[in-house]
Amino acid sequence: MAEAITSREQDYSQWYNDLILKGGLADYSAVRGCMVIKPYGFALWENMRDQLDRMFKETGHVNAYFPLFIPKSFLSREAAHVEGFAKECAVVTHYRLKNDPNGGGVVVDPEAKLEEELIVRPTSETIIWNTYKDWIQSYRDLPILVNQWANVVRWEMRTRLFLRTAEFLWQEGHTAHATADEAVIETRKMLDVYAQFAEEWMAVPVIKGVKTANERFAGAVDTYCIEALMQDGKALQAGTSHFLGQNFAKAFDVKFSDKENKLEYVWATSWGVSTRLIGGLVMAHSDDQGLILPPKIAPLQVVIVPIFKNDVEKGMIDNKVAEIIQNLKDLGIRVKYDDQDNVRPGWKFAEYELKGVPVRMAIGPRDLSNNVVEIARRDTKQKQSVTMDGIAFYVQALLDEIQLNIFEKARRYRDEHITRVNTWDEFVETLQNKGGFVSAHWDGTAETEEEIKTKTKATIRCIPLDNEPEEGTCILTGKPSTQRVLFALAY
RNA sequence: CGGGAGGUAGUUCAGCCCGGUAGAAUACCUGGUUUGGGACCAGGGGGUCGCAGGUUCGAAUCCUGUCCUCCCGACCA
Repeated sequence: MAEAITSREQDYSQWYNDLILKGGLADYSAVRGCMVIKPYGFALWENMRDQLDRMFKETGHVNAYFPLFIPKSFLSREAAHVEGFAKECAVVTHYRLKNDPNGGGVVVDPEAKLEEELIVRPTSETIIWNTYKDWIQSYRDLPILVNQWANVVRWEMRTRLFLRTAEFLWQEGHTAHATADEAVIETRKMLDVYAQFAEEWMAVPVIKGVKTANERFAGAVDTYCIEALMQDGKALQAGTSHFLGQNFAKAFDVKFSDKENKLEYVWATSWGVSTRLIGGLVMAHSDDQGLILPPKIAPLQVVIVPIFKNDVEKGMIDNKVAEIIQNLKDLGIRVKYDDQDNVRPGWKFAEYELKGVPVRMAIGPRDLSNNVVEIARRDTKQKQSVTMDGIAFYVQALLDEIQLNIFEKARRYRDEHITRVNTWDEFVETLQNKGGFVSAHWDGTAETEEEIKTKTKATIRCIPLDNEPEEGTCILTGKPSTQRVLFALAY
């Protein structure tokens, strides 16, 4: 059992690392804080990316690409923005290497210093709004609904595979609008797209909400988010959508003529999700045997394992499997036939459980003579013999059922871990012993939020959008409050 | 960026304290027997001991520096 993974109970962090590494999603690299996304992990990301891309296009967006490098001066145009990112920017200062005169390989050529240093983008608002200035003159040029798929760099001190790496892949949507209303509608629309994607495709239930001033994106007027809950009771911000007001339009002087020929600043949004979603996906569903991937985005949906004693049996199984594979592929199901003969069936079973393949089919001589296959589902580990007649349709329905079951299980867990508390003692006790979201009254001040964070490490994850107004008193200060907010320990 | 731990075969690790030409298990290759939950027998290949200096007749082992990883903390998505 060289592949054994650490149990969640024993060490949750190590369990997570084991799943990523041994499940074949990613590896560490020679570069601090940067990871290698391996083919299996990248296939997962491609499935997520492709679906999100379809959803962006369905909502009227188009893709474009902006430079990796941003002139240093751009970043400082918007005061809050630079404040938010300054501490984690990688800076390009030179453009040439030369041979070390002392024979130590290559060194930076001091003659080749850049006139203006370039920042490796931590996000692209500045370069994009500098560009939009040239694209926008009148209300007829609006809205601009652009997305880009890109990598960004944030020089993190402490990194975790997928959850927080120095370089990561994401998409960033950047839209420009004639009115504040339209921009707010766009912000909310994309939040809905993210929520729908998380729940229907990743099977991760999320809470839609708005961030407090403390947690807001640097440069935004309002930051909306989807928050997910991991199995260790910690929350994970899975996506954000920002109403940027006119902050960037003013910083980059982007104005348009309205219908009355008056010059107005443009209204903006930006929104993004990243490879961090993969970390959330892993922690939301998986178990001590390995990954559990939702069928809709799993790189492989079905693996077929033959069981045979000799070439004759193998040949008979091959023939039957070829037929089944064709039927599955006709339904658009992603299937792999693992007929390696150097590992035995039991090894393969364990391997594909580790990799989270939703459905496994085993076919041996006994099955052939009985016209059945053994079907095992990853989410519940149930095994049963199923007739081969119409097997592809059976599998198709089973994949749907697994997708739903994974989501329902995660939703039950999430719902059981939203605790309403009314006193400070209950609040602390719940955070310590139960975890999850804690719904409590807060007096609305940044100072109180900060003090709660210092005392408990819990932050306000969001003010849920579907909040009911409710009179109450702040759990810390006892001051009046009009609604509950969700606190949690977070990634 | 601070505190702690670690880096030796593809992988997991022993060897280091007390310096003397590098080991186990597993994986891999060959042959055979096997195959319904991580097979067995026999033979075989594989490591500049993270990297760079230093001490020494001699360094995986001692010293210095450096890189990467994990855990905890501060910071952040």
